[in-house]
Amino acid sequence: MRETPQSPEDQKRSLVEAQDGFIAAFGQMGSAWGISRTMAEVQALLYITGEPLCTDDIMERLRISRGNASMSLRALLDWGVISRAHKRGDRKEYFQADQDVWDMFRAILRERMKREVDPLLASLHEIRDKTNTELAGKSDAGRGKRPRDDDPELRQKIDEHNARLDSMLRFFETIEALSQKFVSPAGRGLKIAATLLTSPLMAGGGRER
Amino acid sequence: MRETPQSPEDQKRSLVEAQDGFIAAFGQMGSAWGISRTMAEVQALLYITGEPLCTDDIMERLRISRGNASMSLRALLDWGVISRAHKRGDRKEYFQADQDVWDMFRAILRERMKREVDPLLASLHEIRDKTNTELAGKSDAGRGKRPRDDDPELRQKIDEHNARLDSMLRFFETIEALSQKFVSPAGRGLKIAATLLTSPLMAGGGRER
DNA sequence: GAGAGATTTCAATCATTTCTGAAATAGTCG
DNA sequence: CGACTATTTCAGAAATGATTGAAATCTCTC
Repeated sequence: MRETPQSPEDQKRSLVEAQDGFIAAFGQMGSAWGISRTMAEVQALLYITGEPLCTDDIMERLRISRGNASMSLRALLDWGVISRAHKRGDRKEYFQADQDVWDMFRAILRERMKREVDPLLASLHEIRDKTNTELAGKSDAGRGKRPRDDDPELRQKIDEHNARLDSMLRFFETIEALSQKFVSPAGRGLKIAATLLTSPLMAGGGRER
Repeated sequence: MRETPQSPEDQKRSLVEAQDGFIAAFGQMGSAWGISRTMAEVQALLYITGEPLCTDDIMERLRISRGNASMSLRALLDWGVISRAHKRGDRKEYFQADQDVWDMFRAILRERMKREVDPLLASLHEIRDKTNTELAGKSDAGRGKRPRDDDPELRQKIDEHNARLDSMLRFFETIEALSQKFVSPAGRGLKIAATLLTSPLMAGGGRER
């Protein structure tokens, strides 16, 4: 691997290339996770440059329209992963990304739980309540006083259905509780837990093949 | 809440309704996570009915085309969350979902890591290598023998860039390692870890507000 | 409070993903 | 084999989601 001295111009170009690569990779990833590509790219750009940029900077660098830039920035603000900034003597608004990667993903986790898992959990509970009240009392206390079960086979199907629903419910409740642990307190939670879990101390828990 | 005795017909109807609700909720969720709605619905249907269904059952119940059903089933097989089954004296293929919720999500986690995080990690490494070789040696050993740095400001930008890239890299490597832990050994991993983490023993680690 | 940006909104357009249906292929049985 | 059934494929249709651009709205400043 030879030393290849570079002129500042070359260095500059390489830096921009690296940034573009990062932005592209991040955008790719984002779109696989149900986030619009552009939104992910804006986030990536703000993160990797590290400095506050205004709408026009972003439009230019990412070649997107003003409307698109505005909406993406708004969405990122809602997610809590970027913040506003101002430069004195400049009427424009600038935006900067949270520079702590763990904070950033904690925010994302929190929002996604709130937007996707919580509603699912609500639906599951609702469904469970309905089938529970209307269909069965599981192996409930008031047993024996249920109106004559004229179809034991149906009864069993219903019980099994409820059991499956319950498994799913318990799963998501655990996930919910876990993510609370990671997300809630000031900053540590997630990073510490992750580091602990992957540390040598845990090595006995999950030996790879 | 009054006891409302129901005829078997009503019970049957309620069961089907509950199944439909579950399927809808699951499909919704799926589509928010970059999985096609139909694919998630097929999985939900197979899970909640618990019994092996053939392509025609699925087409009818979900009102989708044969082609769509075929492709979704194929994808689910690839993901490893459903399996084939056969009924004697019947030439059709039947499909059934893994009935263990934790196994199911372990499979999903494994696939998603493989398909989305691994490539991202590869890109990040590639980008890092490039900027590293071409641009800087960080605060590397061979300091002082670098060709005269004619632009210290640029030099600093590049170093910061590399630092940010490294943070991101370390983050995803930790996530990768974590998910390995959860995913790799036979069955325990994830469930145990989750249960441990949410157990009272951990209560000190993440007090909620 | 009028003028000059800056920002947001939104109907129309464009792009991407998903779905269909029919044709092609594979598989089974006598 | 040949008839028949089940399954896969894939080009186009339909649905969904993202993006644009220009008009409307907001926010300063003087």
